[in-house]
Amino acid sequence: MDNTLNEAQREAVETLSGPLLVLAGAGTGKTRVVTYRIAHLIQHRVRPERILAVTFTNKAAREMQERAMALLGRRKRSAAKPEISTFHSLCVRILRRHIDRLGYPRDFAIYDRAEQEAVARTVLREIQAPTAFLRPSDLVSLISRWKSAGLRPPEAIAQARTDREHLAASAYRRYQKALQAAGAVDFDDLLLCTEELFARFAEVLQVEADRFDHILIDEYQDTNAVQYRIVRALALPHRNLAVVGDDDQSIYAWRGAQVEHILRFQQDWPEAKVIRLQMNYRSTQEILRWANRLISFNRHRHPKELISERSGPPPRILQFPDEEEEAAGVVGEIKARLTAGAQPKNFAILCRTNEQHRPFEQQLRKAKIPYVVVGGMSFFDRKEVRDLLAYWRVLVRPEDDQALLRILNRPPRGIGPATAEALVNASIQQRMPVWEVLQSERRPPGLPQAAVEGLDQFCQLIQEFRHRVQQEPLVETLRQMVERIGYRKEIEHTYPDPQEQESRWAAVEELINAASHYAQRTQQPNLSEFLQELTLTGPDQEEEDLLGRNAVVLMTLHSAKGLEFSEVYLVGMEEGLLPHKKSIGENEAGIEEERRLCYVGMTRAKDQLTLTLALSRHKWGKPRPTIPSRFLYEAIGKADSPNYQAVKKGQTPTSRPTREPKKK
DNA sequence: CCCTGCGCTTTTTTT
DNA sequence: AAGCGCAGGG
Repeated sequence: MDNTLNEAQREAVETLSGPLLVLAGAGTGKTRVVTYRIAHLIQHRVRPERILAVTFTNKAAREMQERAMALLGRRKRSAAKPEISTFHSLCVRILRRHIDRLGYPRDFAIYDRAEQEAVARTVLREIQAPTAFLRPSDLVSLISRWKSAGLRPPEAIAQARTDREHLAASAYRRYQKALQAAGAVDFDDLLLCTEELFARFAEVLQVEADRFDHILIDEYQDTNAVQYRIVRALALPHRNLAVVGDDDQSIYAWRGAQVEHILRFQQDWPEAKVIRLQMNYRSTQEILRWANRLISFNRHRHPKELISERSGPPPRILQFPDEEEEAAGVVGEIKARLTAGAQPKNFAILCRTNEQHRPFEQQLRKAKIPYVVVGGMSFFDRKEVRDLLAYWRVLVRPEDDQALLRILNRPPRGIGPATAEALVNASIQQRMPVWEVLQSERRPPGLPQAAVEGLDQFCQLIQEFRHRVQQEPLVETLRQMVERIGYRKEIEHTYPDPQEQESRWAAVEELINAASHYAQRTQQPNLSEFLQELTLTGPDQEEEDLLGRNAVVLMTLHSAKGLEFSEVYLVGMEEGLLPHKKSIGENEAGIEEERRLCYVGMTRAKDQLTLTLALSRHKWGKPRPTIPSRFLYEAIGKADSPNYQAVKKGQTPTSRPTREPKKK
């Protein structure tokens, strides 16, 4: 197998022990090295289950699993498999074994962003914070920032400077209490709790660290402080830690990722072997010329130039009057290429924000071109999905107030806002979960008759299915519960449009399907594990859909990391969008991250790269003139033009960045 | 309690 | 443009 690797790659694959740092540019075969290395280790008598590989997304994990097994051939494919997963999935598995030591139940719920915001909203209401001063979403962002830096409420309170930060820090403390009372953790807690377990309980760390002899980490540049400490703790006993990354592709600083980890690696692991990969096998030299030129404007980086042996057409810049025309233009081109025999899966449309998707989706649908939208979390944003998940979470743990309050009166059963508030007050007063004060013997007095009946009905429903879900087959029970709730009728009632009813109901069925997939591949299916898995990985229908289908891919630059396409359209190349408005400002670090984002987008292209911009773009219903992105000038080598200085100041340039200067 | 309609605010990326 | 909170009538 090794003759398909170049010399540097082979060295990275075949170094069997000790710390290893692979600094690898875009398209130089990073992931390939990790995959081959896993196969190589197994061939050299490392037991598969003693290998841990950490990837950035679940999709990457699945692909790596498949490819590594394929490399081994039939002979070596045994029942034992290496553990390949994301940090978050890894931590869930660890927590399921030990989290009770931290005072959480083993069947804890995992709250996603929307649930975090709901908790934040109630916390802010409790401390009577003016919503204009600190919105729930702001609070969640702040908490997440603190958590990914490893700060707990006391530390956050200690380091708060402004009034806003003080308020947020004390809200953080209450937020954490609320989560714990509900038996829930958020995404950041998964990491934080794991780290705490390791730090406080030596025997837990020992048990977990003993499971592996080799650890590999892909996309190491996006590791945050907490993740790093977890890895370090796991790898210290054997020191067989191989990390692979590229400082130019660090695009998650806002989530706590620190490029410094990759620079500090050699200090923490002094005997580490360092290997550099610079030969790019993905893109043509013409594409790399633009990408190299662009990224050279970043000052905080290891200087390096990617080299390619392939040649192709030069990248292009296309302009359109507005975002509708931009979408129509790009889709029109793709359509023409398809007619000429190209495959839909060769094309990707990459944008900075999710909101840019819409016009492209419309045009693709109109042109009858198959497409998939990756990411956007649209599945969990659906009301019906959230409702059902809340029902199921209540079955697992009725103490989950957040979930309980969501479904208490959905579909309507006579329990209005007044009743709900009375229940919440009673629960605060009696220091009990809402579920407890729902029981007839503890209910607050004076509730309307309709509400009392509704509550009785609700309690009976939950109790019955709580029992049944433990005794009877999982999927059938869940299906019957949906039936019993009358959810289909609720959908038909809420949405008059039959087509919409259809698509809403389809989401419900997808959820049931996900449960049946889960039940099939698991020996002892259990609802809490299913829910934990689902919130981390999404329904696995995605797998067949996105990987298997021959479709144009529409996604954000962040989701595009690690992927490649023959032809890439990088759309919305405008100031305010890329670089994004939020990062333009006082510090250069923000701009540098946006530049890396642009670089990641460009280097996804194998054969043809097209950058597009709209001269005017609608914002909140009104058209607004735009300014071409400074990155266009940098990429084509026109950063000496006065127009470049102008766009950096937010002024309209006198001419557009359309051509590359002649070579000397 | 339930439903409808009006006005107000909204500004990134994701496991 | 769209989603949310709120007021007012059934």
